[in-house]
Amino acid sequence: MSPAELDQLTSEWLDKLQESGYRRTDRCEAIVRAILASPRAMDPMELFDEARKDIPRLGLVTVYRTIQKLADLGLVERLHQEEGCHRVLPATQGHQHFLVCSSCGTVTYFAGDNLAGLFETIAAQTGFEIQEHWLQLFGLCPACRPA
Amino acid sequence: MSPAELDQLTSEWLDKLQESGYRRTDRCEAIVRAILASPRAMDPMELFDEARKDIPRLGLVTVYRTIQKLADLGLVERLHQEEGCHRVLPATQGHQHFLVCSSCGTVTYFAGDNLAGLFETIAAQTGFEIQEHWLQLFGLCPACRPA
DNA sequence: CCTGATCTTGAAAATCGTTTTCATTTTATT
DNA sequence: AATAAAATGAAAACGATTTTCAAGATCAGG
Ligand SMILES: [Mn+2]
Ligand SMILES: [Mn+2]
Ligand SMILES: [Zn+2]
Ligand SMILES: [Zn+2]
Repeated sequence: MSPAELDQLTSEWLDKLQESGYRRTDRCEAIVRAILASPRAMDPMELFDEARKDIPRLGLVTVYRTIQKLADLGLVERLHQEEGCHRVLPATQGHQHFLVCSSCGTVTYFAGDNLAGLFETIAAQTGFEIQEHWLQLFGLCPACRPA
Repeated sequence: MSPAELDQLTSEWLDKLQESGYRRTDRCEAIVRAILASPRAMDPMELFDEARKDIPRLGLVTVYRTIQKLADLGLVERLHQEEGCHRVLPATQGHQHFLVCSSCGTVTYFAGDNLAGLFETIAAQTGFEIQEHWLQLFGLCPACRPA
């Protein structure tokens, strides 16, 4: 993403926050930019370190509070991890899922999983009414693949 | 599962623990039985409460330590949840995934997801080498479905 | 059976990530 | 500028999990 695109997207997110009654602040801008600028899912402490480069007096609490606001608006999602579920990513668009590099943590999005048939089979077998599914892939990104 | 089957399975798990150098104790047996007896994924505190019916002097630490041993041996897996990943279940057999009732928490297992084609497509599109996948379904179990 | 080596246990304290509290500052509206 | 509402940071509180440590249980060998 180019610097101009990053500014653009950051500004759009701040607009959406503002439309929802939140205020436009330098801290929020720094945190949003840190989320959007990273190809990796970042945890609160990593976002804190990143955003403090812009706002040295930032508090870690503000990172947590901002993540919560962004999650409430559906702008970010939390990445499910083996150890915990604390990393933050720009939300998937429509019916997408995450593909995570198990070496460097880079995340990309994908679509096209067609599980409708599976759901019907399972519903018939188990009597469950299927409501939701989580699908998350792990692998090696191009940069981390052995040559 | 009948009481006899439960005893049988519990004993098998204790055997496996013992074969791996762990010792056979009453605490461990109570915790293993609690895991196997429940149709739901239980968190450490729930297992604690359940196992204390057998062993009133049990400590919560022992529950954590036993879960860790069972996970090391591959006998249990942790269920991925929105809030955290702390619930424990007998491990899936072969290529299976979890189907969780979003109302009562009952968990069943399923197989038959065929994602190989999807993985090839995604590998081609993204350059990732796919290694692993998590698939978890949520729905309403027969008992929780509206009539 | 004893006995020692090793593993297990529970209580208490420590740790770690996250949330709450509260007084102060900042933002948005008049 | 004056005001009301929201945002902030420091500190304290919190809850789940882990570590420490001294005492107790299990197990293999004699
Ligand atoms: Mn899907
Ligand atoms: Mn699968
Ligand atoms: Zn990578
Ligand atoms: Zn149910």
